[in-house]
Amino acid sequence: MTESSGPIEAIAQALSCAIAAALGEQYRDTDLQIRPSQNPKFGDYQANFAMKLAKQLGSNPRELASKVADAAAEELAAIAEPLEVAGPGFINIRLKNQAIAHMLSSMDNQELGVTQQDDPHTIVIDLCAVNIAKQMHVGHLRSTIIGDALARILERIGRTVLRENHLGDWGLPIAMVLHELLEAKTNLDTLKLAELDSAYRKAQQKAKDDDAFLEAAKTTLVKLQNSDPQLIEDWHKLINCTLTALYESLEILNVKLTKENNRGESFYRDKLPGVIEAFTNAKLAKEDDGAMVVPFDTRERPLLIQKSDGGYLYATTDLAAIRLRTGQSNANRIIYVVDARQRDHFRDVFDAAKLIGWDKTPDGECAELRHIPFGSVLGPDKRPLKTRSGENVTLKSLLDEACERGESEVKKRASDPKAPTHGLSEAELKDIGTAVGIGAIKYADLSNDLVRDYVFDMNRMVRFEGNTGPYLQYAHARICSIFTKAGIDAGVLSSEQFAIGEPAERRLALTLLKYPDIIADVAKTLEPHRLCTYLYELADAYSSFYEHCPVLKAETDSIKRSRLKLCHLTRNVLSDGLDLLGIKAPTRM
RNA sequence: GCGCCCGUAGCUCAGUUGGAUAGAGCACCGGUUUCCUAAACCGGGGGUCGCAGGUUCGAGUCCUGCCGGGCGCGCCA
Repeated sequence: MTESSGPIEAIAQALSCAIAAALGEQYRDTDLQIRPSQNPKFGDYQANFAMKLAKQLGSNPRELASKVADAAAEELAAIAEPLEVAGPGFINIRLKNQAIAHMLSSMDNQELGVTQQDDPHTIVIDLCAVNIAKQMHVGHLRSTIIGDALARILERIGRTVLRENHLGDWGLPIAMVLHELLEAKTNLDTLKLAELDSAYRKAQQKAKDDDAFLEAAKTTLVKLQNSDPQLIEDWHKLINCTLTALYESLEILNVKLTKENNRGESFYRDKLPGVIEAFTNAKLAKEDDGAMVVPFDTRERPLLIQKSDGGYLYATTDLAAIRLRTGQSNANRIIYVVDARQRDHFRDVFDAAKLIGWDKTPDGECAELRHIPFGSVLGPDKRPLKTRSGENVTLKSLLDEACERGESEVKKRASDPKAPTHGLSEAELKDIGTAVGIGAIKYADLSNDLVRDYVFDMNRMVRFEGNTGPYLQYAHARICSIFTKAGIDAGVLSSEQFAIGEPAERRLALTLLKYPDIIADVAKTLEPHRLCTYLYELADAYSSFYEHCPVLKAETDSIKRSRLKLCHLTRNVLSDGLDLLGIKAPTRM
């Protein structure tokens, strides 16, 4: 039996050898297409390579499959029942229960079987990116939640991740609001978010109606860009006002993002002239109507990198950022979690970066530049979420609602004298409620294909049934309660053996064994909803197991201990998976 | 006008990157159950995968053309 590898690796190794033996060494690296079977009657796993390979060789796929299956029989005998060839040439593999138990032991450790990458390059994730000229609204929620989850997943496979909050803290909108605040003689030391919001709206309106205001704001921008000491000081006060609120919200959201992660547009301000210079020297940029543009062979519209008045644009900043991230931060993967409307922008910026070679790390590796486009959060009317008066919903009000709803769900259940949460203190219930409410909105955000819009429906998100965050948290809490009830510390089980017998145990075990592959898949595709789907499947398999297999009242002590180990491993995978989504898993709820 | 994205059950969504009879959850209908158990369980109906072609052993998935919805299209970020 192969050592400490998952089922797919073990099967793949045997089949590769078998193909090499039966067909020749040159076919050893054939893509075996091994995957879990959809239907139990097709075994636990299936290998689908025979059809394609037979085509290449001009032979019969069923015969080819049989030949390979025969050649693999001896090596696989230790872990699998005799292979079956079915349909046009599928090879169906059913694992022996003993092998399943052995493989479970292999993943029953700190890493839960997740393969660690030892790539010395970093990964940069560009996320959150709030505009500091106004209060945060619901639009900032997704970038932050998704970016944080992706960062956690990539850290989980052993990578060094640099989370960079690309704050909108520089440029005309900031100058405009700053100008408005100063003109109104607002005291910036006591600036409140509400004042800022109203100043922002006024400034936007004035800029439209009043040319003189716009000109004055542009003058303020020039002063700011020239580092006028007084103005810079005022600018810092403005930033602090929004950032203080941001960090409070991030704390509630359980997102790992602090001041250390600030890499706003202002951070790149002295690197912008160098961008134009580099593109000009490389003859990749040309003048067009007084502005500098980077033309592309494949399309009409070029990328504008400098305005005709000499000013820079956000494309310029993004290019400067790529240059720094590959060149100095040594990133071979740069991930932009920005809404889908900016697709064209990132395509242009990435192409421009490739033209000039800034996608290369110092050791010459080609970095992956990746935009993660996500859809909008919609209201019940299927239009982008707004308040009744037509304003953007503030992030704060959304989080408040989530926490309240979570708390009321938890308290409702705690009022039952039989509930494990009965009698907990107000503060404890509040903490659990926050975890539930925030878990609900995060899970709703992450559990479907990111690119799609979704309707924000608190009633559905907070339900304890169906594919929701609270359901998974509940599944986890219930397992915790078994150990409390049994009075057993899971640590004492470490020397015990897994034993797989009942169909429900088997299904749970096979689901557990998928976890390392799911994490590897999500780290590659950057599609967190696949992890959500998996965790739901796991909770479902566990639920069925728990329904059909008595744990504390198992027939024998060894079965009881094995089942407790299954419970424990399931709990660990659930809490690990939820943690990767940035969702807390309380032990009681 | 050009470009991009989306279209799967009544509703909300999956669909392992081209694999076997398209799956879940809500909702609906029928039955079982008071348990080691803190979400009860089992079964059932419900589908022209937007439409039409094409590629091949095989298409919800790939290519082309339509239809419908959303978004974006140089000196804002």
